Amino acid sequence: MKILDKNNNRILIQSEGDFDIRKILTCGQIFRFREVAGAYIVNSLDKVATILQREDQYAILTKDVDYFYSFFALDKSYAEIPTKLAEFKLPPEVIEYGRGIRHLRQDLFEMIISFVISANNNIKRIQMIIENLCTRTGTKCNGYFAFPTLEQFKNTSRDVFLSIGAGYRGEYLYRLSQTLTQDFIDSLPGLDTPECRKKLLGLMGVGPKVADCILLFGLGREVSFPVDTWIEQVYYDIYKGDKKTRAGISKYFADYFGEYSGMAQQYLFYYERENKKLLVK
DNA sequence: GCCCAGGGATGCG
DNA sequence: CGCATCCATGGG
Repeated sequence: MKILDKNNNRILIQSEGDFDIRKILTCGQIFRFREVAGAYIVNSLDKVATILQREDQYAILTKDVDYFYSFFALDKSYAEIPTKLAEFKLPPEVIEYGRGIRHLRQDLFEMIISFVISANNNIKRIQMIIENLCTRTGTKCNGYFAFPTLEQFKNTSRDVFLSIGAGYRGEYLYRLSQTLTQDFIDSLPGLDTPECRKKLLGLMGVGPKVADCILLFGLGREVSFPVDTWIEQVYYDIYKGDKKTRAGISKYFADYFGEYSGMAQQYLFYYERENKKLLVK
């Protein structure tokens, strides 16, 4: 990946197979995006970017160039990831299918809330619930609603949480809003991964899988390996593993993939989910 | 009507 | 610790 140009309202990049916007956005790490006439519109906190593609070049249009430069991790090369994953004997079709995926650097608070909503839910509905949350509690911007700030989140009444279509997760969100603090959130990046995970598990609505997603997507801890129903299928179908608990499966993969756990998990998740989706259609 | 979705809280042994 | 049960909601 190469940065061709960067000014006050645009970043122009050459992907060189190292940046595939469709895969980056649909691989399950982010919920606030939409496709409009071949372009992608991405929201993070109160910010927005429009991504246009022309062959191997992408234009990222935004007023917050520095924010989205970091958001898309444009300082980092993912060029060696497919090679590394091949060394870990990831199936070739999985590697080709996911080539161009990269992990976004998303806001920690937004990730905590988003993945509490994600539990035992499907991506389409998660997107709808988060959109409802933004509309009901976030600041109105030009053409969209911002993700709520922590203060707005904490000032939200219980009946609002119960009326955004979140089901029983509405109560989790309310109880979480009563206890979550900025100091707590600020304390997380400085902790090592096991300590950090332990603290996350103390939050209402955060169990092992959600904690691992927050570690991965909100804190950049690439050693974590979230296990959901899709990854469980991967473990039994592709890896022919013997029966294990989800914690056991996570440890099995994390011990094997090490620092490449996050990327391996993302490729496997994306492959499994997309291909099941195709089968159903 | 049943099953599933990026599972977690709670209670019980 | 592991395990069972319950939990809203919408789509296939």
